[in-house]
Amino acid sequence: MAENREPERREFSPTIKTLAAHTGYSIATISKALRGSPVVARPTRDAIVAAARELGYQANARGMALRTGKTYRAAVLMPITSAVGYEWDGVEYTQILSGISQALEDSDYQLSVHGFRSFGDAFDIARRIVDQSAADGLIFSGVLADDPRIDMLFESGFPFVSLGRCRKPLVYAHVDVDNEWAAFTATARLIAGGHERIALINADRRLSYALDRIDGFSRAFHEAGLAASIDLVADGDLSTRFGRDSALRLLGLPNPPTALVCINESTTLGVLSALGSLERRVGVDVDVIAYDDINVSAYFTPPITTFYQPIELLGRKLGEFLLRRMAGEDPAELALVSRPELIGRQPDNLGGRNRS
Amino acid sequence: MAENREPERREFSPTIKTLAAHTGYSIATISKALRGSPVVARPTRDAIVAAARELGYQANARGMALRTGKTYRAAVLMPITSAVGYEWDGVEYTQILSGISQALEDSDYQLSVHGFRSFGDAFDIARRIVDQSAADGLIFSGVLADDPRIDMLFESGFPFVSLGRCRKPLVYAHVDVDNEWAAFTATARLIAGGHERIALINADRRLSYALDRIDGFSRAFHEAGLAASIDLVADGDLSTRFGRDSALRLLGLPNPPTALVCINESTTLGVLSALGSLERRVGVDVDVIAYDDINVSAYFTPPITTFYQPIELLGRKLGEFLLRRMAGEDPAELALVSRPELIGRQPDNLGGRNRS
DNA sequence: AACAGGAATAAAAACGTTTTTATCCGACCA
DNA sequence: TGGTCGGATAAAAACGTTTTTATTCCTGTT
Repeated sequence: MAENREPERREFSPTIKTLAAHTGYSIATISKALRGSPVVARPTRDAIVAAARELGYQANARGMALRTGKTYRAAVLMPITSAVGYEWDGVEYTQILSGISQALEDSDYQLSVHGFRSFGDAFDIARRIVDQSAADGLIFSGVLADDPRIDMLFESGFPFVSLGRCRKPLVYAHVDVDNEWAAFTATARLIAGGHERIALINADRRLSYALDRIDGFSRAFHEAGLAASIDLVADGDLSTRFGRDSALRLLGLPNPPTALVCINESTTLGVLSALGSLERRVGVDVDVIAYDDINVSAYFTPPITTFYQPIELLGRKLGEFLLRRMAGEDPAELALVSRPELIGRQPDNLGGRNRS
Repeated sequence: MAENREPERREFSPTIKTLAAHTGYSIATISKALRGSPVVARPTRDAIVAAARELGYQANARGMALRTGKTYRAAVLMPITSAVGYEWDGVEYTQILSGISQALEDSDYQLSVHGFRSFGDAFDIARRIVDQSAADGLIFSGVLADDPRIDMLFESGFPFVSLGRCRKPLVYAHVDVDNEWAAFTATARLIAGGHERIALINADRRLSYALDRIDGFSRAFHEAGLAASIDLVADGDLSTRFGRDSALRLLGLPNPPTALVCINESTTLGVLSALGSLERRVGVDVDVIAYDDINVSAYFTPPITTFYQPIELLGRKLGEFLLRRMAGEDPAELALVSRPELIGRQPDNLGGRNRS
């Protein structure tokens, strides 16, 4: 049908054999020289390196992979949201991938992304990666309170870093946000502002961080000597629609919240949309504190108070930790729990009117 | 320091040799049988396939890769936005990757992601992928009017699919949005609503689709017999900040726009934020039509009229086209230009006040 | 003067496939 | 009966590395 241009594609790229012929050394010596083995004499190495540069030699990754068993790949599990209309879900993954990619930039590792649709799916993919050694290391998020991936990877000794911690006392490399602290701080701030009925728009309770946030939320009430408004905790997916529906439902209750804590940007937008259609205004009729993955709450009208999570930086840490883990470093050294930064854009004390 | 669990990791996975020993056939026969070659007798093949299943044999990807020169990877170039504070940029990439990942799901190909920071960077990475055959195919977006990646890939015959078209008359696989049409339609709608001074918040003019949008924008004016308000075209990165700054600047002009067309979600949020701080209301003081990557404009207050781009579906098409291209299909057959769907959420005629 | 030791390099083996070439064997034909 | 053909399988080579083992040659020691 069409002119196929395939044939002339490879102009013949030099192999280690080419170098051997060119320099007169054996391929064994070439290999050792190029990877800096001390057994080869200094001048020899220099000559070989010079020749390699001259010919534009690049080690063939497939040959190396076969011989060494390494793949030079770092795998990342990425959630896929196939539901139409929930398209904002997971937008923060761009940031995470971007961070990881930066960390890997000047290593020999390449990033490979594996989409999954469900918790079970994610486990199967992780196992396949380990079984076939399709990668040298693995990064994933969305950690469950009891996460089978962590058990499996831990047992097999496969290098991995998780974004989030499970609730078992295992030692493994991880990066996390201090969700208990953040939820506590947000809730305490609202309580200090006079609120007593506070809603928490939360994630699926199988997720470890969802539990952490409930813990912090409850602690704030207890430390203030109040009963926690546990009945105002909504959990579901992190879609905008969920945020909207939850806010509508909660605000329609007989004893509704006077403030809301939102778990991420997506739900926040949904909550604000609900407030808009109920004609209630943030900072006037109701207070809202949110988590902010992608630094966008500053542009809402009005701007709202958020915990800013430097998600790209966390991504960079994930990549860095994985590199170090793959290099054999002790996982106990590879842990980071970051406290998000509170950016107060509203007084959040509407509850003061309640303070009779 | 710590208990290293590495040693017992590989429990020995079966190779083609194991199968040979187990079945009594030679490795050559095994290989042919498993890949369905017709030269091996039917009963033999059945026996071999059964044995393979029984032993849980999985072909070693590294061995295959070395022998065949294929990598079974599809590479994607992903923009990395290192500027702090611009973190919304590129959120739609999650959707694109998600779509591609779905398309590749039941193929043998894995997705590998390569971050780049600049146009030049992207070209270098593309070239490296081709030179070292680090992948069997390539997907990228952000096509320039004159894009060196396309020239290079086209010449080398390397399979690729681009999201967007360059302005050269080359035949290559691509997926695109009909930006000329969309900009025309949005502008024409506003003109029909009585607007004459319309701003276009646009992307960098080196980008092919930025030019397409200017073309459509201008055509709408010309077909209405009006002079296009070219002085109200702003171009820059697609950040929220850019949207905000541009809107503030344009609305402060002596002869300001009465309506704005926004190029994506991120800039739209910036524009709305600017309107908020100027205390102008959408649909009352000014009309806004936007492009909507991630289906979120419905949640703005008020909801605004948008062109919805099914970005995940486009991602799926990208993946599908790449698979077909890698299978040798004629690139002329692999082209999709999608017209985004206009979702009218506002009359966009400022209540008819403009129609004098 | 002979030999041990060591430095430098070469040769060979191995990783797990696919593909090309060779071998075997029974059937068909003259 | 001898030869050819072709179907089925086996053997061997090759892909490009790294690593283990072997060889060479020089130096220093006895």
